[in-house]
Amino acid sequence: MATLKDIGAELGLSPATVSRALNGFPEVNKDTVNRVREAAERLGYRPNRIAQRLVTGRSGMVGMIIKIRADMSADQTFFEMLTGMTAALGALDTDLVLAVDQDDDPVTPYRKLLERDILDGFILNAPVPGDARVAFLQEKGIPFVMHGQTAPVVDYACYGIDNVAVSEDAVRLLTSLGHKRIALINGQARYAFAADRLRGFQMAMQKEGLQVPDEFMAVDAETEMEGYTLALDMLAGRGGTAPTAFVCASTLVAAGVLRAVKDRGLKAPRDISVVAHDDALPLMHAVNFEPALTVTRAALRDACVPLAELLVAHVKGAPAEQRIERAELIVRQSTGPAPTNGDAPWH
Amino acid sequence: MATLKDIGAELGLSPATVSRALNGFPEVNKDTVNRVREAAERLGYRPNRIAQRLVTGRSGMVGMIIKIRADMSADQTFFEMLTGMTAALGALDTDLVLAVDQDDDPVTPYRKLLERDILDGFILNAPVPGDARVAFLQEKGIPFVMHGQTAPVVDYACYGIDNVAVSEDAVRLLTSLGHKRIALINGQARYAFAADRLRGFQMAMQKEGLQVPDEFMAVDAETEMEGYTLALDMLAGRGGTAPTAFVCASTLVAAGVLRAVKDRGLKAPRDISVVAHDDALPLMHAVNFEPALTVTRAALRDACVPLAELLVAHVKGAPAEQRIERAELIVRQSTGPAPTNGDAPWH
DNA sequence: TTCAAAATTCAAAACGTTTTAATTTAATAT
DNA sequence: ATATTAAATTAAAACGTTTTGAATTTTGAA
Repeated sequence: MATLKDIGAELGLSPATVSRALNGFPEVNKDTVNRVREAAERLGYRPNRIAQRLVTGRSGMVGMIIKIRADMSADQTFFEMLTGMTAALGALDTDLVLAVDQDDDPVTPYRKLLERDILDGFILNAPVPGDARVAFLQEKGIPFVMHGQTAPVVDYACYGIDNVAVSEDAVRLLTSLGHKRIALINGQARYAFAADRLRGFQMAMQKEGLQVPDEFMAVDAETEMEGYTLALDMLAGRGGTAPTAFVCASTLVAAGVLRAVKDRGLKAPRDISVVAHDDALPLMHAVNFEPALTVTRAALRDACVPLAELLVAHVKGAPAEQRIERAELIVRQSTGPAPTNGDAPWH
Repeated sequence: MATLKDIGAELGLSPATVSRALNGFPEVNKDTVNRVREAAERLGYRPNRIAQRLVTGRSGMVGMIIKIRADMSADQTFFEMLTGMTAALGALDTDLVLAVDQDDDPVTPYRKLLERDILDGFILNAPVPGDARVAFLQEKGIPFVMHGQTAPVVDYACYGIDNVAVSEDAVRLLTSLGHKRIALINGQARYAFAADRLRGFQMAMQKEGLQVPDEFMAVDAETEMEGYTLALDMLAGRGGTAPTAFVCASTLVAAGVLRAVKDRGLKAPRDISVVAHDDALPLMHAVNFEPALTVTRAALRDACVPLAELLVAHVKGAPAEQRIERAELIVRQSTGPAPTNGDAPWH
């Protein structure tokens, strides 16, 4: 494998100049740059990452801890993140080291991986309010980037969508269509994103002057089955009244809700409107739902590039940056005007 | 962070001696070793892996490519391997770099990861007969270890179980119980392990002088549902006769088979015997099946330590070693004597 | 005591890169 | 022509470890 010295010898240059030429330093003669580039190409030069890392003090590797659930279930979300992150980091000459969290204590796996002294930083996901990992890594002075955020305002690097706005946008769409009895089938309550969605939902409903009975707010829904069961229950209208619209944690949950609607002999969007948040996972194409699903959309895959960029920049000394974007509202066929007969037959 | 030089300065020794002392070289004075160890402990010394790697020429990292299926389904198997491998490699001061295979060509992801020049070797799993990855890595001279094997005799490092013996043991148990009509519900036919299981099954049946009609051999069964459907079909006995025993690719498939048995109004082991191979995945405890499942057992997790050891040794220059072990046969309640009435009511 | 052999220890090179500070070469102004 | 400045290049140090070959000290025998 050719080294900087080899290229230098080939051209009668010092390794220093060759290094500068290849790294685009301004003070090197344009002509030399071209000669160096040519020679590097010809000799098949590839920088020795280990040597680079020794001198820069950075390893070029970042870590990510996979939290395995109690039921050992792996989900599409994880693979989607893994695929996206390896690609995005690879483009920045950074490698991803994975470890599996088998402990109860959330910081132990981070401490363990840190002790191996090979990581420049971490990618954190699934933030919970008051996340212990944040305090731990900040105290240790280890750079990290969070996918999402633990609070409305934070002082660490993060990238994600505005989950308060996700609910607000959904509610605003539904109320503009005349809906008044809107239900929320929210995700795992322990995660920060779910708290934000709930807050956004409540704020938006209050702003519209609408009441939300407790039985219209469900939590911890992740699967199609959970969406189905919860929606079926709400549509029974045991509290005296049933919702005319659902805001769902995910497209998977929405699939369950739509099935419940159908099983109740109802029709979306004629009788019931459904909105969901869409992570744009493969094989879960909201547009192919029957009816095509209205969503707030933010492709999980798309988050990987900014996450990688933010982390790598932060590792290199840039200040921690927060980037929160707004999910796109895509109106399709699962939402429509609220049924005019306020007390429809199924209520 | 303390360096070898720091420790040397502290004790009036050269870095060379300190290095040797910590690495257990025989020529260093026992007393010095103790002093060095103490000082290293006191100063919180941890070797700089990057520097080690620069001088040894090894990176201390190995790669593993995850092949994502078309349906993006992740399975327990993958997490089990990931968990086990990170732990086993960590114990050998080696880190695991993951990448995701999104290509059709099986070697492309290996080539890509290799071009990053940071890997000492690879862990390969899910071998197929004539696996292209083997030829590619051998040609490149990159060490690797295969979980399983592409052929009965191979010249690369591998660790796994004897899948021919798995079937033979299962068949031998069943024939010793008097079974004559034995069905095989095999796994994904494209994988080498399935070919071995099939071969073992056929050889063992032939040795016993037993015929196996085509409709008693099913392939590509992975899920509980597939096991259920295939078994239901075979129990219908459309070919004029139904099996009295099943050899199953996995415990998950066996769960489906047992459900089919029950749905047919039959009872295991009275009417039907069932054997499966058990990877000992968490939450799939064969012993808790109803009835407790007779299995050939080889915990997937247990394979990780030898795989890591074989690979790390091979990277360090040891010759490629093949280790094939025999799975343990555990007889439980799902197998019993063949029904005496050769033409039982359900046939 | 003295010498050879064995047991320890050390200095220095090596790994391949980046970067600081110094040096050379070229260009411009006097 | 000479001094001054700018541009381009280089030598050398640094990162922290391992390892080679040499040097030192200790031990044992003569």
